[in-house]
Amino acid sequence: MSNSNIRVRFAPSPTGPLHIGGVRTALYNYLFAKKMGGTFILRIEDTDQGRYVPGAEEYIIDSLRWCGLLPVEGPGFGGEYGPYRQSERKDIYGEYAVQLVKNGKAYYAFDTSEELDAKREAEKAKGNHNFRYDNATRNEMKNSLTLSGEETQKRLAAGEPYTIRLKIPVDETVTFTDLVRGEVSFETNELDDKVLLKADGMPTYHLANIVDDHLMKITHVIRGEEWLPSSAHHILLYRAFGWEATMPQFAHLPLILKPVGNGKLSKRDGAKFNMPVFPLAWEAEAAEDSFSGFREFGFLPEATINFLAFLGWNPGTEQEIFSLEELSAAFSIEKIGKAGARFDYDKAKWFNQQYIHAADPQQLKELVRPLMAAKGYEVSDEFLVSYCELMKDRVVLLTDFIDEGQYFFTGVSSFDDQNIAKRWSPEVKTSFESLTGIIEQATDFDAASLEAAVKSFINDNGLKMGTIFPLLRIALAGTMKGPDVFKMIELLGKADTVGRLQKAVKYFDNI
RNA sequence: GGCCCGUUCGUCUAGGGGUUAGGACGCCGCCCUUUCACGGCGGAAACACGGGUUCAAUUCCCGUACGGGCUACCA
Repeated sequence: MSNSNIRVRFAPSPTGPLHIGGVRTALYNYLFAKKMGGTFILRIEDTDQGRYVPGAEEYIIDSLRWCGLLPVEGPGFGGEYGPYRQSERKDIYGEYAVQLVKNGKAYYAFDTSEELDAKREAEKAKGNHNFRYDNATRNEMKNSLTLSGEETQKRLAAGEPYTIRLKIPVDETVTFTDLVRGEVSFETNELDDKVLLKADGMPTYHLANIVDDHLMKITHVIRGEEWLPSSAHHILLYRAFGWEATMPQFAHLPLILKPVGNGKLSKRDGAKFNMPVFPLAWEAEAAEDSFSGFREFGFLPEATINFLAFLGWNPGTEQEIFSLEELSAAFSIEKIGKAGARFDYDKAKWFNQQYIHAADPQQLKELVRPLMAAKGYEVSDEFLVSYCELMKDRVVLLTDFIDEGQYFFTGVSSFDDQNIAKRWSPEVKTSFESLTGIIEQATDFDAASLEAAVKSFINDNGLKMGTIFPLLRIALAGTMKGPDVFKMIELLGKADTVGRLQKAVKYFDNI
């Protein structure tokens, strides 16, 4: 499958639906792997038992599948480095944590969450807002550094709850080169002694991540910017394990920001701006926790991917429409931007429009068919293909195929009264009825022949196109908008067309 | 508050010591047209600010402002 040693992973936490920023992270990992001939891996980081949400893992995989970003290795995908679900690797982490303690790189801590919370509150009351469990404060805490070896062993033997914390060195500067940001530095005196192993025996993200990335031979860690501050801890962990030589390279992605206002894009913004912020719909008990997705809004996966790819990256050329394959070929980490990117829903729609315009009507038919079925509209494949051909230039979302041409399937439900009143008169009515007759008697029922027949009728009777055409259109569609009138007539067929015209005349008379 | 990261049109961005600062979305106008679209053409619209460095800075450096992230036994 791969012809290089490049291995990247997308490592989401199954705590709910995968938001669109997560999809972009997956995309960049995927593109980088493809570009380099490497391997794209999915790893499920379910070490927080409290936040685990059933169905979330399935949702993640469904989303990746919809986007066309399937991993080569991962839960359900096989691979030599499994299991790929961290909850199934629980036993591994404890041993590594203990190894660190033995090497003096980590220590047992007996302070409970409650005690630490109380400590923070107490410090805050004294005006110290940044209490940290770190190399300055750990000597005041209950841990294997302050307790005698005997006491520590006694507590462990007694089954007293404990965590294992990373012993951050004093007075060092941790510097590394981020592939997106360049050189980044942190002072170890500013770093806290992160918990590596929790009291429930589960590892924290920090431990599990480093151990798994090492064991799975990950070469590049491409993740969101929210991880930048803890990267120093991760570097220190690689050093503590003696794995620095094979440490992966880091690339921290800029975040996706709200369309307006401050902060990063949140699930709330979907409802607020009537736009999707998840790839697929997510059903939860509470309505406010249920969401529609890009798919349900009528986006093509290719367009969604194309849009996402350009949120924080661009190829440096003026080409904007890229297939997944083209993106893979053009992708490079150096072209990733550093600043956060605002989510631009108009641009997302534009991408989708471009893909619909370029799509084959046969293909559109397949995509529109389920939407039709949901509405209870039943038409033949042939009709639907022609309809898609007719409408695709005036559609932005797949759902517009339903909304914009509803009258094709349901008949006209409301007429544009204002425009009827402007043109309708007894004289026009007479002409209109004659015109209906001409259409009824037409032998060649194709758009070109119909147009010729109607135009010669208009000319022969000294009528105005500007009067007849709009009325014809409104009679058939109810609105002034829509595709070519004669193509509409051809698609509707003689019986339907004549029926609509007769019905319209009655209605027009009553305006 | 502390730490880290960032800052080119409203938005996504290209560019980079000397450019008429380019493209796209959106917006406006014109053309095409039986309508709406599509398409074509054109327009308004940006280097956050202050100091350096330099013959020259939007581009390099330092500050400031602003924005973002992190600051849990969550990821």
